[in-house]
Amino acid sequence: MEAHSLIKDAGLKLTPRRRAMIAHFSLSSGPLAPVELHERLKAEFPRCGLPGVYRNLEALADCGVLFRVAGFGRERRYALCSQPHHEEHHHHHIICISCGRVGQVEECLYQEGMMIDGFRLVGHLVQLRGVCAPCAVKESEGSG
Amino acid sequence: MEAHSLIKDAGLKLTPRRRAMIAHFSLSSGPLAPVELHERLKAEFPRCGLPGVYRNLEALADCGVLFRVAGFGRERRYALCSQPHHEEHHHHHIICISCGRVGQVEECLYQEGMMIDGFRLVGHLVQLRGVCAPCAVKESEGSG
DNA sequence: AACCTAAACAGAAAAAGTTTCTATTTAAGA
DNA sequence: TCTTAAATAGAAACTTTTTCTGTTTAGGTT
Ligand SMILES: [Mn+2]
Ligand SMILES: [Mn+2]
Ligand SMILES: [Zn+2]
Ligand SMILES: [Zn+2]
Repeated sequence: MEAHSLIKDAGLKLTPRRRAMIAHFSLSSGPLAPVELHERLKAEFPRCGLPGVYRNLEALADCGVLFRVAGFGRERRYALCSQPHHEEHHHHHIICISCGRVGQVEECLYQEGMMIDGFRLVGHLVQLRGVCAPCAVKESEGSG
Repeated sequence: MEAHSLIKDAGLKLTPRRRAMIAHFSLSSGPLAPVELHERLKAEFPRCGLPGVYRNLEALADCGVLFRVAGFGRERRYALCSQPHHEEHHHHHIICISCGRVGQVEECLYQEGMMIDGFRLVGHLVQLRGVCAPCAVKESEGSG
């Protein structure tokens, strides 16, 4: 389990709660909001409160198991990240608008230091949306 | 005033409140959060409430006078947009991390329909941070 | 297997952010 | 000037998020 070693390496504990959260993200089609995850956890953990969910989501995002998804308006959402977000491993994510599948985008078009419009680039936020291959197949089948 | 015609074209009214908001954005170095803007408006409009500020920020963003800045974590922030965000005029913004100056980035590296990591791209969110030319000069003067 | 300790936990509470509602006022066209 | 759709204030409700405190637990150590 990649996620488990990320947790350990960060000096965090691998609790039943966190295992379950990761499992829910694995099963889920698409990014989850705190309330949504809380809803799903309540079945297995009736005493689980929303504050704990927030705490764990942030902890898991900080250690690279999850990433914070942008582009859902004001909604806060997280999704599994299959590779840790280290400085040495810069990447972005593309999310399927149909099924929620997350793709790692290794190639980045924005390089720190490049000049853009007279500015020297020092940081960037990129969040992509698209249609994944399986969903593209379904699309063409549906209309064919 | 470009902003004023944008407001008119959207069928909105050009109220003193909105004039003042635009003026504050012009004067401000950097994007503003609703509470920050409210704080500044209270001097001139003592009876101005936060709900009205939210309403107007959204109205001005919808008609293209402002844009919603991403990349400030969970904070909601807006800034002046010097060109309307029409489909025909796609662009992004780069914000100076030193002074808050906003640059329009006309060239976009992500084209709808292009294939990325097996996904067909259908949308993207890009928010850039950088150092503007004047601030770069100041930087080099300071260390020289 | 029984400790030990830092971390995680639940739950309440507070704080912050945001939206909704209604009655009143106003911008701007006729 | 008259008319009307839009903007406004203010209260209230609502949602989201954080903080706090005391209790429990994971995981390493003995
Ligand atoms: Mn990732
Ligand atoms: Mn713009
Ligand atoms: Zn898909
Ligand atoms: Zn600058």
